[in-house]
This record gives sequence, structure tokens and C-alpha cells, in this order.
Amino acid sequence: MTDEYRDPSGRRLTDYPRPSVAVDTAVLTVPAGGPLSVVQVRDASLGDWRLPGTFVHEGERLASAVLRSLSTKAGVTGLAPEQLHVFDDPSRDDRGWVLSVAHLDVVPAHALELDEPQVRLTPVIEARGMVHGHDDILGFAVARLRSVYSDAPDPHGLLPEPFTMSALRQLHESVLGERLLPDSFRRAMLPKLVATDTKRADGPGKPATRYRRG
Amino acid sequence: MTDEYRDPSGRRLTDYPRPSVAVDTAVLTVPAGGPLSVVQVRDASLGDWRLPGTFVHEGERLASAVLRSLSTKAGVTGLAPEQLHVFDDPSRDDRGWVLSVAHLDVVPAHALELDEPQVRLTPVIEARGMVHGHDDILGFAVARLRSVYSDAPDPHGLLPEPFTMSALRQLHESVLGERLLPDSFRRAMLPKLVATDTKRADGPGKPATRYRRG
DNA sequence: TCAATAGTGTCTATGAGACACTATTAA
DNA sequence: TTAATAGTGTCTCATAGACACTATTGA
Repeated sequence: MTDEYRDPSGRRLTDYPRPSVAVDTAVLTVPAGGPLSVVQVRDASLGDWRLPGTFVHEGERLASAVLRSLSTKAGVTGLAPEQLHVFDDPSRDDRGWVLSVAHLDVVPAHALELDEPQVRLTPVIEARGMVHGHDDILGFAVARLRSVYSDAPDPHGLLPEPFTMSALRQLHESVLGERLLPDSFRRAMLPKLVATDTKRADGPGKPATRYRRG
Repeated sequence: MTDEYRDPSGRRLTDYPRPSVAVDTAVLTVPAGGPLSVVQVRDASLGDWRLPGTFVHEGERLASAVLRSLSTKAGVTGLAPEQLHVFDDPSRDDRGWVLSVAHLDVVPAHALELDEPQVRLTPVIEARGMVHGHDDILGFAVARLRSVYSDAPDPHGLLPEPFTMSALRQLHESVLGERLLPDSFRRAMLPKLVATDTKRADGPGKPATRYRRG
């Protein structure tokens, strides 16, 4: 990388106007038996709840900026941020010309430590009304997550392995926001799973086979 | 928009380092009966062929920058640019820290005027080897286009209406890069089309019904 | 035994692939 | 009439939904 580049009219790259670039991330998870939920943060002045975000540092990868913002602002160890969309409305941020690159990060519930008062976990159906168009980012994130959970068993590893078919189906029901037929779901997922020889033993009922993703 | 914003440590937004932001666009089209093709440009010094692109101007929308670059560099009147992905490798552009927002624009062949020697139309299967990761952008664009042409009849309006079922199928075969079964294709598309009362009359064979998208 | 949960057998409706068949034109 | 293209009928196969059935446990 160098600053010596000049365009045909002799200007350096840095002589052009440049936007600030932010990353804003919808961190999604499903607490055991609970609904699809998103991590929200607010600043020290107790303002509105919003998605965690930060400005990108010089030469930094977008995914690195996402992980840094999650670690710093939400105490969350993110995994694999996935780009969703660039929000570029020049008037969307009253602080100036800011491009926001929306991201999705999917984190198992047991990996979240949400002790601080500036961080909370909110069911996505209750998380509307965020500033800076963060509702739109959440909408993109939920749609993306639902599309990958439509045909593969827990592709983001939200459930600790091994898991029973019931637990897997309940997870998918939480992500998709709809009930699934147990027998159709089983038949769709079985070819993509490998059975273990351990069985669930608690409570009544026939012991359930535990599976790993195959 | 104002410059008066200060962060907790008193810095203005513009005091932070900011990247240059470029847009690069895969303009895809299908010439009558021809293969899926992409518009390439090269600069006045007759360098490598690449995708048209430009730096974003202050306060400009990304889609506007795309249309400006297509009009200026390729003499193309673009339609509805669609965002694909942000390429953020800090070392991908040797001129400095540049984020590139890849776009797809789909343009009917009859709307293209490619007279200048700095602009050409190339079949996508022959367009490999471009600089600045433009091959990757083309890959994203082709994948996106194929996904929308998998279930809807000519969603981007590449074909002038009304069109025959054969013309529609040949278009889809060009986009998808594979042969399609005439009867299965007909049955899949018919519910999404409306028949007109005009018929194709040239050449031998039973006159073909002409359709519009429904 | 009963309640509860896991898992299977199987009928049916739907849709894609395959392919033979009919329909309508130009030459 | 023949070649060429448009369009239909229908068989088969794979799959999803539906639902009844069997299987195995704790209490």
C-alpha cells in the first residue's frame, strides 16, 4: 500500500472526499427453548437500545471491526460475521456522511455473557423501534438466517452436539418462527445427520437418539 | 448533516481515518441468441480489461455512483443496480485503502451502445483474468442472476415483450448455462405469463403464442 | 397399568422428468 | 406432402403432508 498514486489530474487518492464507514451487527441467538433473539446495546448516557457497531479503523477488515465492536461494546465473542448490505442513505446518520455495512453474526446462547446493564438480549419480535435504521438490518439478518435454516440442520452450530431430533426441531421452529411437522422434519434432516450411540435418559418416554451434524 | 459531532474524546467524525469507497459493476446482458455476456472497459492507456467502476462522490448514493460510472466509462444507460458484496481486503488495491462495493446491473442488449474501443461485450465464460478481484465480482453477479432466473420468467426484462415461449426458454438457457426441457419449462412459466392474441408468423411451423409477464 | 415421548409405515396429492402424440404453418 | 416448430396427454418417480400405528421409557 502506498500514498504515491496520482490520478490523471494529479490528485492523490486521499484528496477525494471519503465517507466514514461503520459496521453494525445483528448478533442472533436462540436461548434454550426460547425465541430467536438479538443482542442490543446502549451507550453510557442510557440512550436508545440499538445494534452494536463501530467505525472501521485504517486498514482493518470489516469482519475484524465487527468482532472488535462485539467484544468491546457487548462483551460478546463473535464467531463468523457475514456481510448483509451497505446502507448508504446520506441522511441516515446526522453525524455526517457515514456508510454502514450491516452484518449478521450467529452465536450459541451458552457463549453469551450478558451481565452489564448496557447490553441485553431481546426477542426479535420485540426489538422494533431502533434508531439509525437498525430495524432494517435486523430484518435482513433474520431473513438470511431463516433461509439457511430452511434446509440444513443447525448450520451455525447453535446447539451443542450431540442433540436429539426434538431439540433440533425446536431450534428450527424458533429460528423460522413457525411449527414444523415432526415426521417430515425428521425425514428431511436424517440424511444430513449421523447418529451417536448415546441416548437421552431423562424423563419418561422412549430414549431419543442423539445426532451430530454429518 | 453537520460537522459539529464530537465523540466522547472530542474528535470529529472526519478526524478518523476513512477509506476511499469505490463501486465496481458487472453489467450483464444476453445478446439475441447469444451467451450471457458482461460489459468490460479499459482505460485510455489501453491497460487490462476490467469492470467499470468509480469512486463515490461526497454524499452520493452508491446506486447513483454506479449509474454515473456506467454512463461515463461505458456509455451504458444502467437501470437498477443491485448491491452484491463489499470487498475489503486492505491489500487488494495498490493505490491505497479502498473498499469496493460490487454491484450487478442487468441491461437489455438492445439498450447497449458499445461503439468506443475502450468498451466491449464479452461472454462471461471468456471474461476471466481481470485485475482487482473483478473475477470474483463477476462470479457473485452471475450467481445472483441465475438464482432469480431459476423460477421467474425474465425478471429483469431482458426480452422485449411480447415474446414467444421458445425465445423465453432460450434466454433462460443462456442465463443459466444449461439446456432446459421445453415442456417442463413451459408448464413452470405459464402460470406467471399472460398470452396475447398476436402470433409469430415468420418461418415454418405452427405459429407461436406471444406472452407478456403477468 | 398409564402417560409421555421417539420413531415408522403408508396413503395421497403434487410436481418434475420423460416421451409420444397432435396441431398448424411455409415451402 | 414434407419439414419444422408449437403445444398437449400421460406415465413414472420422488417428495411433502397427513395420520395412524408401533416402540420404549418413568411413574
